[in-house]
Amino acid sequence: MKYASSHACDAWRLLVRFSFAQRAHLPLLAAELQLSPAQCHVLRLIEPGRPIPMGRVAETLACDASNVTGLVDRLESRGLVRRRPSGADRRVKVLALTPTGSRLRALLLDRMTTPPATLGRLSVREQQALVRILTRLLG
Amino acid sequence: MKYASSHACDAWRLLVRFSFAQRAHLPLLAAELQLSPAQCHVLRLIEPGRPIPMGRVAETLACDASNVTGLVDRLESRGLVRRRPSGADRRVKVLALTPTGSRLRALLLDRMTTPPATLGRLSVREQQALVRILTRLLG
DNA sequence: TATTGTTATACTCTATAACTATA
DNA sequence: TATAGTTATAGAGTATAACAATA
Repeated sequence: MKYASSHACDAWRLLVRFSFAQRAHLPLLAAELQLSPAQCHVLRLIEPGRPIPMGRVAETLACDASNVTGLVDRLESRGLVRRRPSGADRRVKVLALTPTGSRLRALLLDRMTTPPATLGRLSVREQQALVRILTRLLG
Repeated sequence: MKYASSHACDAWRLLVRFSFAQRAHLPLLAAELQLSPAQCHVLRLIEPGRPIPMGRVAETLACDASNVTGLVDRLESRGLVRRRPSGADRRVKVLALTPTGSRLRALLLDRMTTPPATLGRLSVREQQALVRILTRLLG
């Protein structure tokens, strides 16, 4: 026996379906900004003014650390990101955005999070409910 | 001025955030089944008993048609998928699952759509509301 | 002429294993 | 000894361009 309710299963299926539909958008959006999807993910993880250790990027992306080296190499050669030493542990390098990288990241996030017209199908009440529910779900 | 309400923006941002969080799960899930994420996407698109043209796969994945050739080559060499001629247009090849492929696909979809424990944070009422809203949104 | 799928090519992404430098 | 990041390597994903078969 499974413990999840049928409603939970239905909801999850819809969310997963949404993720897959969403996935197809990234390659096109990335190409417009001359980025690869993977580079978009890295750029997204580096918040302005909040340098992030390379290892943490690998962890969040669920990929091997050796990947991040190459991804950051390319972002750095384009002047979007900089490697900097971490204060505490001299083995750790943290990633920071350059001004150019910061602008590109803002553009990227803006385009990614601009709601599509289909959200207009929902009433304001439904939109509010969706926000409330997703906030609880994603905690 | 933007026409989307702030609620719509918030909702969309949460959905996108969910997609990114979800994205990190696929590589691990795929690896358990000896598949790559891209192969999972292809397998997912081939519904049992519903052969799909290769071109349609490329279109849905928003990738070049030449990619699908290689992806299908590997799936076919593993005995999961078969290329078959399309009845009408002799240029078109359609993809069908083998029995093995069909079983693997079922396993894949089952694991992908098994709701995580976090859905238990929501009440049954909220789960129902989420299903209703997402159904309208994705409809 | 236009379209479907393939091939050739080049680059990026990805994991594994071995390495360096720190801890 | 263990960990963070790099390098070398190999295989997979991806786009572009040129091609064969078909429409």
